[in-house]
Amino acid sequence: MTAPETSTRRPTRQQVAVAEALDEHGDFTSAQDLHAVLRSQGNSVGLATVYRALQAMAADGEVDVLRTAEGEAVYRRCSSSHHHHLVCRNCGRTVEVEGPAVEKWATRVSAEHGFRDVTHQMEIFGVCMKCPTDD
Amino acid sequence: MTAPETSTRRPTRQQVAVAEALDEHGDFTSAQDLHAVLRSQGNSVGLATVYRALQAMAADGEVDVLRTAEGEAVYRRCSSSHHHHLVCRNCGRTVEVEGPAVEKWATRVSAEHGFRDVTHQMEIFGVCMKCPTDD
DNA sequence: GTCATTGCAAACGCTTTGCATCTGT
DNA sequence: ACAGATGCAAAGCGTTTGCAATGAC
Repeated sequence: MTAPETSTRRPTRQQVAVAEALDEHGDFTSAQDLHAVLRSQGNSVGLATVYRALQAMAADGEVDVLRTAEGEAVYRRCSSSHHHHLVCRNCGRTVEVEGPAVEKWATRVSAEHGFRDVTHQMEIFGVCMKCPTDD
Repeated sequence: MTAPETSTRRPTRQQVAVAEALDEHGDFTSAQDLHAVLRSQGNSVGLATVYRALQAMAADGEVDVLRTAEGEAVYRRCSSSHHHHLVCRNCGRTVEVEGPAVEKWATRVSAEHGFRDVTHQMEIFGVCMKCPTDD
């Protein structure tokens, strides 16, 4: 057992707001995007607070974090349906794909190396069929 | 074939230096790291020039680019041996792993969606066996 | 009342860019 | 000589942090 329930501290309105905004979005979002959404909802929260709330949630293992190609950090609720992205590097089209094979492989190599409490991220970049062969 | 040979422009000493340093490193490196290496080799190249050279190579499709969890961009020669990383989020230890299963899965889903010329990135985060159960 | 959290703004690290200089052809 | 590449330093962007004010318990 890895005692994961340290999450019993989200007392403030702001942290609840961030958590719920993230929840509603459902997929990966950036801190700045969440900040803008909250502000437009009238539920104004400082940008720094959004970052801090997201960090706290990440530390608690409540959210996954990864970086976009542009260097922006994006966050997603852990319990969200887990899928990967297939991105066309020409037109930007994105397809969400699921991969039991990948999940299993990740679990296996983690176990082989004695790692526990693992998450993973994977993205595939290519050129989709609607884009011309000659760029 | 996708006519990839647009790479006929690397006339200057600095661009050659960056390309070779990247070549010698063989795995993902950051621009700043390359800059430090070049400087220590006496082959001083401006940091901005390193960035520009890497951008040019990426535009030509000669290198793959991705972002570390800390937001740093890392570059790798396309032809390099391809493996993934298993990262301990507690002590930072990194294990390089190879995964035929993942490669095949990536190829398959890409094909299923009509994508071509694909690359992928994957990283697994967990806690390694040398780190205490209770953080 | 006490202590953690907020918010603002300044600091920070990585990357990009403007501009004068230099290099290769 | 000219076009493009270089280097420096400043700007840019997302993120983090210091500190006084605020809010929760």
